[in-house]
Amino acid sequence: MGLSLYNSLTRRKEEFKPLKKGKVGIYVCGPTVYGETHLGHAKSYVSFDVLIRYLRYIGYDVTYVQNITDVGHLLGDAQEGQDRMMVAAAREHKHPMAIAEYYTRNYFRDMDRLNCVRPDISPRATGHIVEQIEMVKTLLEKGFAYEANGSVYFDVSKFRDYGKLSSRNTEEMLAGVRVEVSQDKRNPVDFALWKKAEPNHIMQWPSPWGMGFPGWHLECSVMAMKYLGKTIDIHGGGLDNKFPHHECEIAQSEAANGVQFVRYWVHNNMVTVDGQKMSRSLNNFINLKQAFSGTHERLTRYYEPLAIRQLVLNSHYRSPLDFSDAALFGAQSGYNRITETVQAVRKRMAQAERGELAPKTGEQLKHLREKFEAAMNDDLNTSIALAVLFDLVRLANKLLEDNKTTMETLNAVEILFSRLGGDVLGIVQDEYPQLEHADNESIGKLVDIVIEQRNEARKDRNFTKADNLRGRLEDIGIVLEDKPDGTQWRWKG
RNA sequence: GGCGGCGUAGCCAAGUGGAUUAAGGCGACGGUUUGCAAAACCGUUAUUCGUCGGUUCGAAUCCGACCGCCGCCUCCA
Repeated sequence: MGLSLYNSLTRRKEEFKPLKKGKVGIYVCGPTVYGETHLGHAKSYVSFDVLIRYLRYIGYDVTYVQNITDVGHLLGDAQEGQDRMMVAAAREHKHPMAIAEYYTRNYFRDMDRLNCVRPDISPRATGHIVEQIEMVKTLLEKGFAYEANGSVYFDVSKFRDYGKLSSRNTEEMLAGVRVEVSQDKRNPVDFALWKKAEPNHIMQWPSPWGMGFPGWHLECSVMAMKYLGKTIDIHGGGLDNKFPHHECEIAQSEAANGVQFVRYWVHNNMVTVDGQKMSRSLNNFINLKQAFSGTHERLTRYYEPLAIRQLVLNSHYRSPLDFSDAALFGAQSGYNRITETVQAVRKRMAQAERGELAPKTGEQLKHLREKFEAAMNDDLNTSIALAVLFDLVRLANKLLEDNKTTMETLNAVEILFSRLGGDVLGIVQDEYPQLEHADNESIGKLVDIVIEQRNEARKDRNFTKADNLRGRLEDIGIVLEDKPDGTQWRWKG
């Protein structure tokens, strides 16, 4: 029983079978690089990251393409609306390409912190203007598009399957049209492939139809096709992009190529903050840097990137996820528990006695791995997968209570933590920074001096002094823990 | 207005016709351990799944109405 995925196109779970045996080509809609990354990005990209990681875990050779949208997309079909790249450029007094560059790097850095694997290819829309123009020409030649006043539109009436992804028909769409329709369109539902640029538009390119810029949907079709072929295995994106973006991608790609564009459409759900849509006007718009540092009035503390990642994995990718301080707090506590257990296992491995892997433990571990894989195979049920990891935590802690647990047994536990919690879920790290050296070596040495003093006091049964020292360290955020093998310290979580 | 989805304990969240005690995490409470803590381990914490009806031998799971929320229909992931 292999992986099955919910395919938005067929509206049911299907067993995943790639076009080419052993290989998977996947395209995920990337960010428009004009502003800070936020919690919505975290949910979206962590979800797809786990898909990529799991495909690799079960042995596929994955090519992961995720675009960077660095073309501002002025005026959609209406006569209003602003090009976000241009707005950001004006706001920051920079060239749009400087904005794109800055926020692209920023995006990668934040995704790195969330432990998302980088795409194999991160194509930029502006780097593929030539290919986009070629595709528009093809669509014109095949009669699926028409030119009007320097712009080119896709003629939706020529593509019968339009609406198959989002289950809409054109009559319904017409009824729902509320914005003023461009005069150039033959039909209100037609969409722009190429837009004529006004002279003051900063980002524009020469084309057979004059100076202009590509329509929004075009870049994804072109870049997916260029790097993954005319038919790709998986296309991922946010539910909000199902219509019109993905519907239009299908139309133009299948019209141009005459073959199916995407075999499995995977859409992830949206986030809310404190139960409401995240928006600047509600003052609940939290960007990742604010979450990582705790500098937002809705947050009582900072949250580690991997704790945020864990909260994302706590729910299913197709369910909406509500971020709240309480939910984040819970995720941070759970993350701490996993982290501490993993570290304890690794530490004990260095000193444990050699011997056989305990058969009973071996059986338990085998069972956990099977349960984990079954959950992931069922449309990536990370919620259950995470529950398995907590089962492993409990098992590991029990083994740690027994001094006779062998190194081989601990090693088997560690492997499961690393493969399932690390390789697949991305919340267990290969190495954790050593606290003693994290900030400043001197701090570690100072704390050691205090610990020494306190332990002398304890030996003298002067607990007032001992508790005083511990309390004062806690006041500055350092927690002492008396373990069987000595006193440990850590920063307060 | 049209289309789609959701509503499970104090909080987050699986499960979506019948084994099930309705996973797991957080929090809270009790116990073991500890000089006291912390951490860890053990136990308790939803006779009930938004509300009201219906279908069925049987529903959190299917149908209808209502209430609340979310998404798309306007280039937000």
